[in-house]
Amino acid sequence: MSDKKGVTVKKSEDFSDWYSQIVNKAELADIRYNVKGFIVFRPWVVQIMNKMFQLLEKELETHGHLPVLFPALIPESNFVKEAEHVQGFLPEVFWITEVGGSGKKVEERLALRPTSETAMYQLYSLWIRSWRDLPFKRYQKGQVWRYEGKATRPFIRGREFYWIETHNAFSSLKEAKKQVQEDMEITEKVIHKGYAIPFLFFQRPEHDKFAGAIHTYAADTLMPDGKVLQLPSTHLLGQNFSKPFNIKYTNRKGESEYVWQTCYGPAVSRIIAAVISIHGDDKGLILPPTIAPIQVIIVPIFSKGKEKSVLTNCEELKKDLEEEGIVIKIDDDRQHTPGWKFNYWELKGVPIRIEIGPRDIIENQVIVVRRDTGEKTAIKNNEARTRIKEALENIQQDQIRRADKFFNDNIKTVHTFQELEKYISDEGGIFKINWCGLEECAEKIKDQTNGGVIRGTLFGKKENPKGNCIKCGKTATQLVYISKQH
RNA sequence: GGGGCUGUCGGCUAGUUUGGUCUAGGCUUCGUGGCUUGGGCCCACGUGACUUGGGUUCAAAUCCCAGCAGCCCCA
Repeated sequence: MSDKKGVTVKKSEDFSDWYSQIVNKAELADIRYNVKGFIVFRPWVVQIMNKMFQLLEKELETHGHLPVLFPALIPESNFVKEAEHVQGFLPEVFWITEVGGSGKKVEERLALRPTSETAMYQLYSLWIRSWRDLPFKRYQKGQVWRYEGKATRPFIRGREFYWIETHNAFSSLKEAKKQVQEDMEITEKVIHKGYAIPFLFFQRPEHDKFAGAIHTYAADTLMPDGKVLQLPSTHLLGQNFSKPFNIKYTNRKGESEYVWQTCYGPAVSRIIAAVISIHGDDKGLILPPTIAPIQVIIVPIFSKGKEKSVLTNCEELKKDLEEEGIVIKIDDDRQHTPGWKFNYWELKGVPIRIEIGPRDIIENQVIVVRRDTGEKTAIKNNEARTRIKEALENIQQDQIRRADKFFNDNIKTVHTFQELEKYISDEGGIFKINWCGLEECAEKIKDQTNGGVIRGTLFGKKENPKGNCIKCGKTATQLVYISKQH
């Protein structure tokens, strides 16, 4: 009977089914909401996402971004101002066209924002007046809506997602480029070190840029099924938006100039999919301590007549650990057995479990169990405080290390198209290939590899192609990375 | 965008092939009471369902069509 509860498939054998079960059994989302692509986020995942948002927001504010909140609705006249942007996003827009119960049409169609450039920049043209206003860095946390095609998956791809978008204006292209670099550093600090999710930043090919950008740099991570998942992207917008939106400032010489812009968008509701998938195991989630809503769970082992002393010991330890800044909870529920609780909190991914029972009280110890390794240690009471704090740090570092290893082990160079075809469908992963740079060639590669998409060139490290395009055989102009994507 | 599969108590499912005995069964959850507590305890009682709309038929959970939703494969 016990094997019917919990997750019934192995992550390594059927990732897709495993993922669905985790989402359901760890009570992350309820997908029974009756609109396609829209899911209900349940408390545990909201608490995790809140932690993720906190880390991001803190880092953004440290780097001079200030929070704003813009309306969710964008009037059509704003939305259509930048030609490429409209073209790119139009197919995905939800429109509000009428109000009330009598079919009364709105005067102007309103878009539910798919991204907020065309909402915010309208006001940026009023707010930014002088060189003294620059750099101008804002961010907002909120939802956006995009009418995605057929395939929606909880957290991985929805028609509504929760993210942060930063929108920044500068007096020079150079400063804007520096911002792109800074976005990448923030991503490294928060997503890699904080969420323990590895990634690489790629400069997306011309045909795959953000609509309206000069360049798009996007971070890809690798999921356990060998397909990449796109995490944040940062876009160099240049003056593509400042011109149609008339965002001008007066420079030190008294001349009027258009600003240079960037934007950056980490989709937390999607990044959580990477956290679930990359760290989780056959027992459930494994949360990095930095984003775990509960870092340590104490399970008291009651036995008749000893309830009070057990609980007192639990509470003392809790108080000690709280002084160390650890988020800790005692599961003193009397309805469930300890075994039930072990399984429950493992499913939820709490990094450390502590068991305290009558035997431990006699021995002056507590039992500490690491979620990631399952390692079980008896620790003397007088060492508990420091050892548990250390253990949390070790878990964080080990999770980063394990995730990095999987990621790096699955990036390979291939030289022939046959190799690419074989590896990409057999085991998946990310492959380095020589490419001519032509979109039609990328299309062919995608068709013939069952969906291998060119992610772009690696950012920050010059990698020169050697030889010919893997597909057409013409001289290669770029060394690019390719993978199937979610 | 194309194709396939699926939809029964809150969850997992039996029943659908061969329409009738289904007054829809079980496990789990949930509620009440009792008993327990070192890896998903046990007992008793109780609540709870045929995805929606059409159609075929004397008769539909069961067959047909469409919608909605989920999953899978292909693009």
